[in-house]
Amino acid sequence: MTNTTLKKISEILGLSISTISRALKNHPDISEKTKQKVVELAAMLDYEPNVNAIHLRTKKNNVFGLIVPAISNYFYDSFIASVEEESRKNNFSLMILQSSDKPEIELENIKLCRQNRITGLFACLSSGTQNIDAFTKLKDQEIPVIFFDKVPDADNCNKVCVADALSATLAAKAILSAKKKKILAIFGSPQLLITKKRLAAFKETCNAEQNKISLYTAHVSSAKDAEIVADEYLNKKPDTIFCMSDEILIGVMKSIQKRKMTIPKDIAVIAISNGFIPKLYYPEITYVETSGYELGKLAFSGMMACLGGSTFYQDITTNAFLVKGGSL
Amino acid sequence: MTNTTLKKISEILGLSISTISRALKNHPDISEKTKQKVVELAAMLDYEPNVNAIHLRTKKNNVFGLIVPAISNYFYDSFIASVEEESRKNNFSLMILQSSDKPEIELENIKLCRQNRITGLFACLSSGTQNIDAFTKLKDQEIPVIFFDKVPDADNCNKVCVADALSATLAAKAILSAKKKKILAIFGSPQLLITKKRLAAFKETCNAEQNKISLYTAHVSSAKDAEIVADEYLNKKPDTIFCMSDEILIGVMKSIQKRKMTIPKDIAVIAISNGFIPKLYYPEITYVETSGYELGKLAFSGMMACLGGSTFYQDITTNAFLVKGGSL
DNA sequence: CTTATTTGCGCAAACGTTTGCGCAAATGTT
DNA sequence: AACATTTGCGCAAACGTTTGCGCAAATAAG
Repeated sequence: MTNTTLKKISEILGLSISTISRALKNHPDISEKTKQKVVELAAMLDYEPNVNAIHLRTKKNNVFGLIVPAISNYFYDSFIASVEEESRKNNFSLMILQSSDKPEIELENIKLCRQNRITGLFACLSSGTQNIDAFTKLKDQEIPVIFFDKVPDADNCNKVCVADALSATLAAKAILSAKKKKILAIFGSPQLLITKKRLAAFKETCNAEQNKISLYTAHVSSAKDAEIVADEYLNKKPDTIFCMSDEILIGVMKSIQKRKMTIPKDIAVIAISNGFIPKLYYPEITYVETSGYELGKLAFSGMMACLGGSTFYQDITTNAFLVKGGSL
Repeated sequence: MTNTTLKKISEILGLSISTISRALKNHPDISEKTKQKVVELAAMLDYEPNVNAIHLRTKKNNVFGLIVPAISNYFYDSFIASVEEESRKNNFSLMILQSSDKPEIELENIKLCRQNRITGLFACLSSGTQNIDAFTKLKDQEIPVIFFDKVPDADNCNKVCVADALSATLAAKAILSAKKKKILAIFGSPQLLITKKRLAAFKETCNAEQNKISLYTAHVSSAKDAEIVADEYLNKKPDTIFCMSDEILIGVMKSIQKRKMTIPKDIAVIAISNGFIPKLYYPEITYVETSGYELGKLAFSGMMACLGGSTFYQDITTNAFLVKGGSL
């Protein structure tokens, strides 16, 4: 069975294509009688407009692109779910692509987006991305790009992030008010903006304490790395480990379990997280919550603002708050 | 800046649109000299073909639909990631939609798919779906539908599922060959098909051992429940705990950590899982892998088979295999 | 030097819509 | 009865491609 088109309906009814089109859109030029006939037949034939044709004709394509390092990820999946939900509610479709954290696949994905003439793009950079020209080019074609989570340094971008500085500050304050003195703080790749912000805020808060704190920092790029770093630094007997992300927390927890250390007696742990991973352990890990779901909402409203003609560049952050577990 | 089109290039070069089109596709009719000029200019202008136009013209739309109850889920997200990866590799795009487990949103999603003239659909039913007519209608239009995980009862469908019985059997065998004698086996809600299958297979395998095994079974419906059940049953000193799912494993592990028991010395643990959760602990938990990732591959190859003209209905299950951690 | 053949390109239709404009018939106004 | 307006619809172009066909110029064959 071939697809129903306006033409097909028009031939059956002996009317012109344009009449069918208008009838289905309830155009005032068409008589009620005709409208009714058309609508009835369309329903019977399961007519659905071909969005490809519409997009071609109207040059407006209600599709957003979304590029993420990995779909299967306890942070991004909630972000994606959130954006998908909003998109559907607002009559947009979503093309979700994963870069596998590789810049070359990222480029391929951008190409796909351009070929699809997407209306806007949500993008989270892969860790290796040095050059954002491909993204800039989209902007030059008036396709808004909303960066989220891992965003470029450049100023002329729309960025939504979880509260990077705030979350690190909150975590540091929690550590300080627990009277901890010897802290191992593990961060992600140093070139990422998110790392820079969290690192700076964390250090600043700790340093406000006038050198009563000894702070070791390390940078890792995987859970395995985090485990190795923890394995090593635990010999120096820190009283607290701060984990910038879930991935790092996972590695650290393995190291702690390996040594059969007791939390929080032998070592205190605190993380910045979405909330899922910290609740897997006993005692549950104290963390500063940064929600992917909320970030998605924020990104979407930023996108709508851009489409509405807002031209200023935004750098928004979600809220963050401490969730007490038993690990500090 | 407006988008580059074939027309634009043709005007600049003083050639016809068709020549540009053919030059870019390396058509033999076009001279090398012309091809080179065209390709160069196209690159300079960042030409990307408008897939909407191509789809309209060729009536072949390289887009798959994928409907899932929720993206943010540690099983579906890996399934999605897998299908996305395969799709990209095979030059298909993917439209991912979530039904939020509601039949009415499911219908909306199907409508969207039809409007997009998708080439094929991957679908996991929402729990409330009674009527699959909307899916059947797609099939009638020669759009293949591959159901996965939660599949309809009807025979005339393509279905791919994880290996429920096999996975439980493998887990039980692993326990037996480790010479364990006193097993606490925790399952999900008793009315679910997946629970019934796993329970039956597990029991059967254990019973083959002629009563040398003492087996306690319990049913729970959340991680918290699992934790409570484990808290209670651990007093009876089982030597092994079997967890039917990740959720159950999470609860059990909390209980074990709470008691500061050592795995595998004090207690052995084995689970059926996707693989993510078991690897969060030290030692890593031994599990039977029922991979969303692999299910995705299977679904994709099923889709390709359908597109290749295979008309028979399939009911396939993934393979399942033991992944040894250090917990048994 | 004719007559074939090949080479390199253009014309035009088609895919399924939307929409400005035009136009006849029906209706309304003096 | 003559004119003005409204009602209801159709024509045709456009969106950006692809592709069968045709055709002139260049080359090869006799």
